[in-house]
Amino acid sequence: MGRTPCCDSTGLKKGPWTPEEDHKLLDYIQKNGHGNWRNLPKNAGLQRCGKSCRLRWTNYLRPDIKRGRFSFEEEETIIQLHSVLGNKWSAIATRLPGRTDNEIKNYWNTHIRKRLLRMGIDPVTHSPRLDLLDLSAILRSTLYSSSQMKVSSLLGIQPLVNPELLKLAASLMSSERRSPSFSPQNSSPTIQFPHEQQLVEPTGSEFNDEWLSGPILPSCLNLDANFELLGYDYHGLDQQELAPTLCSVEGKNKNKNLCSPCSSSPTQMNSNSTNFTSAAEDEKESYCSQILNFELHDIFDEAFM
DNA sequence: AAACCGATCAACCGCGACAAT
DNA sequence: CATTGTCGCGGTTGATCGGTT
Repeated sequence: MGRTPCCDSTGLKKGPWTPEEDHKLLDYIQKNGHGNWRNLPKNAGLQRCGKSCRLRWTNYLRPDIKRGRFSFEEEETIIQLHSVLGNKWSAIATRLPGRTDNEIKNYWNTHIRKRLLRMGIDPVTHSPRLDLLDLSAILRSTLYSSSQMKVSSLLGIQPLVNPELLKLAASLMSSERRSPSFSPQNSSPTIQFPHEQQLVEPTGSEFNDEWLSGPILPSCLNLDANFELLGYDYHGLDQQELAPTLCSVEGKNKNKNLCSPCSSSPTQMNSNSTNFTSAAEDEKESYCSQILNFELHDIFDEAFM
C-alpha cells in the first residue's frame, strides 16, 4: 500500500484558511467540481495540499452544511447511533443531514461524552459504570447485612453482581469496619485499598477523565455483560431531561424499564426542536445521575436484604 | 488590567482501504 | 500479484475565546 506524503512539500501553506483561499476553493469547485483533490490546489491557484482542500470543503465550505448548535433530536440520534456504530463518525454523519463527521466527533468529545461520564455511563459501551455509582452505599449495605446475608439471595442475583465483587466488597468493608474512623452514617467514606491507594467518593464536580479511566476497580467489576442500555429516555416537556433506560439482560423482556421511571418511548420529548442551554444540560445531568444512583441502589439493597 | 485556565473547534496527521497500473 | 496513487476516516493538536482569579 503506497502512501504519499501530502503536505510536506515546501511552499504549501498550512493552518487556518483565509477568506481569499476559501473564495478560490469555493469558486473552483462550483465551476469544475472537485474531481481529483491532488490536482485541485494547482488548478485552483491555491498553495495548499489536496488533503487540506478536501477537508476545508467537506467540513466548512460545502453549501449543505448546517451551522449552529445541535438540536435535541440530533443529539439523541448521535447517542443512539454511537451506541450501535461506535466511533464511526462518518457513518453517523450520513444519518445527520448537514452535519460533518468532524463536527459530530467534536460535539461528542466536548459535550456528550462528558455528560455521559458525569452521569456514570461509559461513553464507549453506553453501559453504567459501577465504579462511578455509589459504591460506598453498596459496600455499606454489604457490611450491614453480611452477618445475615442470605446466600441463596446472592446466588439469585449472580447474573447481576459478580461474586468476585461481593467478595471484594465484603473484604473491603470488613477491613474498613475495623477502622476507628468508620461510620455507617458517613456519607463520604474513604476506601483504603491494600496498596494504599485511596478512593474518595467523588462529588459530581470532582469527576474528570483521569478519575474515570483510571485503574480504580479490579476487572471483576464488570457490569457490561449484565446490563445493557436500551436507550435514553427524554421526558418532561419543560426540562427536557435525559435518562438512560437500563435493564438486566436476563430480565429484559420481563421488566423492560427496570431502572427507568421514564416513559417507555425513547423519543418522547418536546416536539419543538430545541437547543440545549447550559442550565438545562446541568439540570438534565443532575436529574439523570440521581436516577441512576437511586435505581441501582434499589437493586443492590434488594439483593442484600 | 493581566495572567491563568478550561472549553471549543478548525485543521492536521497517520493510517487503512481500495482502485489503478 | 506487487506496487503506486488517492481518498477518506479517526485521533490528536493547537489557536482562539470567554470566564475566573
